[in-house]
Amino acid sequence: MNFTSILSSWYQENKRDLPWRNSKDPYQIWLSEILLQQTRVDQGTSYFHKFIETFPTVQDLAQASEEEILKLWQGLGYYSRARNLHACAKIIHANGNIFPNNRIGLLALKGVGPYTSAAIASIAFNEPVAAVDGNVNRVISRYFGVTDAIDSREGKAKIEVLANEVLDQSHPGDHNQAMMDFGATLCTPSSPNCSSCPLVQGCYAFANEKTQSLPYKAGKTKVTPVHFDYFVFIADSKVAANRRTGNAIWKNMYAFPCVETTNGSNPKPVDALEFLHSTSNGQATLKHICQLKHLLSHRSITADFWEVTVAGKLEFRDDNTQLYTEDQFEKLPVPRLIEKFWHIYKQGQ
DNA sequence: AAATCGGGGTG
DNA sequence: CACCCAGATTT
Repeated sequence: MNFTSILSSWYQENKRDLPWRNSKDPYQIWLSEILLQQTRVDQGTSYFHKFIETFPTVQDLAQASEEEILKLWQGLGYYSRARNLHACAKIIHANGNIFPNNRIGLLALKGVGPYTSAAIASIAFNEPVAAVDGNVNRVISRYFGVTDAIDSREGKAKIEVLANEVLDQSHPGDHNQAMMDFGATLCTPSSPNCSSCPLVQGCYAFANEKTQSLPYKAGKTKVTPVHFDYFVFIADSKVAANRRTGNAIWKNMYAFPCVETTNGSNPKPVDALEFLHSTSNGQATLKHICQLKHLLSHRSITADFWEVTVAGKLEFRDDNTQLYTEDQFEKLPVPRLIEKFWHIYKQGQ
């Protein structure tokens, strides 16, 4: 029994029952792969159900608005995936709702990179190519003893070669999914279940007591502290919000007018008036509502929320900013931080 | 090669 | 607290 056949046997007994495995529809496979990028299966599964129910076909997705898609994606993070998903759906729809049926064609799609193209090609179209995700990095580096950093050019190249060497050429889709299930449930990051591992005899990391140090990763993401002061303009039971433009975080999601600094701006009423036309000036009053901390992988956000009341009509300098009723506001796609604030704010009313 | 882009689970 | 998760894209 070699690596490939042992893994295959293990998979037959231990495969996870996942909803996208009930279909060979390239649309469902593609959707599941985009949803699950850098996302645990447990976290992404409910979103898969929501998307399939709301958008049963790629045409339904193509004909939706980006805002509707972002709203459904709300809370999952990495929102460029949702924007790329929509852009991609429109292209596929224009192409007669036909997906590229090979890795190279898939690789040209927005949001589809080395891993995702290999995954879709193998699962939906039976193309014999290894899909290398975080699980595969771990399984391969431990079993074969790849000590190069998995985030280095050399390390990636070695893993890819080995992953393709053990690939089940006749069942590439099942093999790739077996590798991922194996990494996710048995060969886990910490405390792998080596005592019941069917591949333990040939495993370099087990023999050399290196399961804790493999895979090796060189780079560490540094976390930058930032401070957001949000101005919550309230008038006639309406609240002002704007769509975040530019290429910064939460692009095309909605939030309140905001001042982003490194240490906090200790805002004064005049700072809130900066968001308004001079014609709508008057007295502004600020009331501190709450402070929330929000952790991202590369940012540590401290956010202060200030309720702003202004004498006179609210006319915003940026025509991207407008007043919404509470019902309207709650239909907008917003980042988790804003969602959390809104929940607290509503309870305080 | 390094930085950016989210959010949540885990030890 | 650090590290990871069915990574991709930009700088």
